[in-house]
Amino acid sequence: MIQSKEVAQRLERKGIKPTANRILVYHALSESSKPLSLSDLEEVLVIMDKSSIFRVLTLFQEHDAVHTFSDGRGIMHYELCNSHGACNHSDGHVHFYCETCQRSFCLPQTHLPDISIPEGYTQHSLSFVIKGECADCSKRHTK
Amino acid sequence: MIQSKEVAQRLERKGIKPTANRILVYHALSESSKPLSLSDLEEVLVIMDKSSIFRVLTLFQEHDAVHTFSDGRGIMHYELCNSHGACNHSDGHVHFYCETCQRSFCLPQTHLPDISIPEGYTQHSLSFVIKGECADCSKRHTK
DNA sequence: AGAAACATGCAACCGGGTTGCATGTTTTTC
DNA sequence: GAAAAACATGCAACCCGGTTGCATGTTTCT
Repeated sequence: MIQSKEVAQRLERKGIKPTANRILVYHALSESSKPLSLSDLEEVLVIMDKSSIFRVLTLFQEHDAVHTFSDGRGIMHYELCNSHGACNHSDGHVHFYCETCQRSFCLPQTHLPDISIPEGYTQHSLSFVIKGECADCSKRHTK
Repeated sequence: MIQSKEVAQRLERKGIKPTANRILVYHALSESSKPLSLSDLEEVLVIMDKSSIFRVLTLFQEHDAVHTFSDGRGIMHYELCNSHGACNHSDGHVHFYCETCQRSFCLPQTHLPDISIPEGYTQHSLSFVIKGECADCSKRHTK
């Protein structure tokens, strides 16, 4: 359980003025074990308006405080950058989207290989998503 | 320029009854050098209703005639499976999404590495998308 | 030919994402 | 320390990709 003061400091370190809303959003993300979508956050932060959450997330992105990826259905998920140092906008790990329970996970034990892109192209970020069925769901219906 | 007859045969080989609309959609996809979104297809196939295109695409997917991936903004793109044999739902290549011109490309010269997913997880498909700027756009504004 | 099954178009809906605008709050400036 | 400027927020409305229900048109089956 992280303190608001600590959150505020982290935000400031990223060049983000720590307002109440921003602390709430950051906190919600840090409490979650998995990446959250906008509507996930709406559920958790009932007091906040959707557009405010959205704007906070956008701001966080611009300041490299979160990275995003789109799950199998094209819904964006947000995840705090790096507890672990440098953040290359995807933190170098693969994401997993469960088509059965519609949840997204990180697969931190995986590692992204370097893909060499063709001459002239510039890489900003990358997202590697595996779609399938998570362990829980697989287990559930083989029972 | 592929003949309708040939298209019809390919569809039949996939177990799809070749109706006029289906031939049109297949044809449009095969003429395009890059993966197309639903709205791309709407532009090309003005006579067809959006929902009809959508249903054809869904059918194609079910019959492994196309594979899909979601670009950086969460918009689905459709691409014919395999001129080249087996189709593992992503054809094993990486996609590139240009954040400047909003177009999506295949990077056929790349290859997807095998990622080992954790115990208990089942993999259905995977999508690897690199976001950045394509050669054309990079060139354009360094000029 | 008539029934059943399938394909299509139209209109309407859903939901994630996004914006304009008015208000509220903070920061700056003198 | 009050007025002005800059920024943050909430509300409502919108956009658009995707999706569905329903009525009609077309095939296929018997």
